[in-house]
Amino acid sequence: MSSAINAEGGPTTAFDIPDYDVDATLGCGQAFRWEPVQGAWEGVVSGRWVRVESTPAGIRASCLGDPDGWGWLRHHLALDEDLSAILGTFPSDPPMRAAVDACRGLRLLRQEPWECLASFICSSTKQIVQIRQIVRELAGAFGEPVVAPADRGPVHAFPGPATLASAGEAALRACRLGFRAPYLLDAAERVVDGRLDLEAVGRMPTVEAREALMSVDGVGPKVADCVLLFAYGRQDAFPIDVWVRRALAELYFPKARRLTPERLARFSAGHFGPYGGYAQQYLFHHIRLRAGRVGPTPAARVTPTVGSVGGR
DNA sequence: AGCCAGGACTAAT
DNA sequence: ATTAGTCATGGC
Repeated sequence: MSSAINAEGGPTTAFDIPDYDVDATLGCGQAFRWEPVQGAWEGVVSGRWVRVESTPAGIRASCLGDPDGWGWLRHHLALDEDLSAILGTFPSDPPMRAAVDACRGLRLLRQEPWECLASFICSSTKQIVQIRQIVRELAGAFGEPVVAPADRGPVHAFPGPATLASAGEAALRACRLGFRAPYLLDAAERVVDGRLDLEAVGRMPTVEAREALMSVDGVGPKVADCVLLFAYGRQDAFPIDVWVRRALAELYFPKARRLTPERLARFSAGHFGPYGGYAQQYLFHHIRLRAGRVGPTPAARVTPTVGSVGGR
């Protein structure tokens, strides 16, 4: 790791790390506030504006103000994670190998629980571009200002539960939440009054943690699994959304007529191993890449070549 | 124009 | 224990 000063006058550092695909990690739909800007990604982590980009040797990062040793960013990006050890636990069936070949270097982030929970409450029956829009509007309307380069326009942190709890349903609906507005409000109120203790959830066994999260109105199995996986490091949690369900059905149950959610959950828990959630994210990103739903830039995107999976 | 989106809830069998 | 209808909004 070396240090320097960046163009904006803030500190810069370099992380020497192999096997880290910044684009896949920040663009795979596990988090919604990272924006691609001129070949880099910019976001807000631990209340700081930060810019992250890929280099031949690893990652270069810059922020503004005192980086305080960069531990917050190392932790968020999961730089200490032994990725090859995790990939080694994946089943070696053809679909899984294809997914790993397509996006090796994708890491699971360690997100802040509240932001992750709130974001995925907003996610139900929404496309990722719309979720990003909703979260952006929530931050802009209710989040604390964050110091950022002047030409970026105002940048805000994601608003805390107390702020959202007092915002009122109408103000939330104005951020395009639709029927999810009362759900987000319920979550915020529960956190504020202590019915949901997000720190305590982190200490619970996964099954109990999942139940605690699902006590929130609007949080079902899928959203709870996303929060367990993306914020609490429960890497066996296996969110099954429409994409993953289609992929599992077509890749592993090609001639089953009817697949209940319970059956898919049971199969996934057994088949993908102790890092099943990690494997899930590789599958998810892979099929979306193939479907053209994520990719270099919209202009550079080739006509979606839809295989047997993930198309429409 | 119509179908679908990183779902979950409710009411009816 | 399963199933259908409903919810709000916007991309393609």
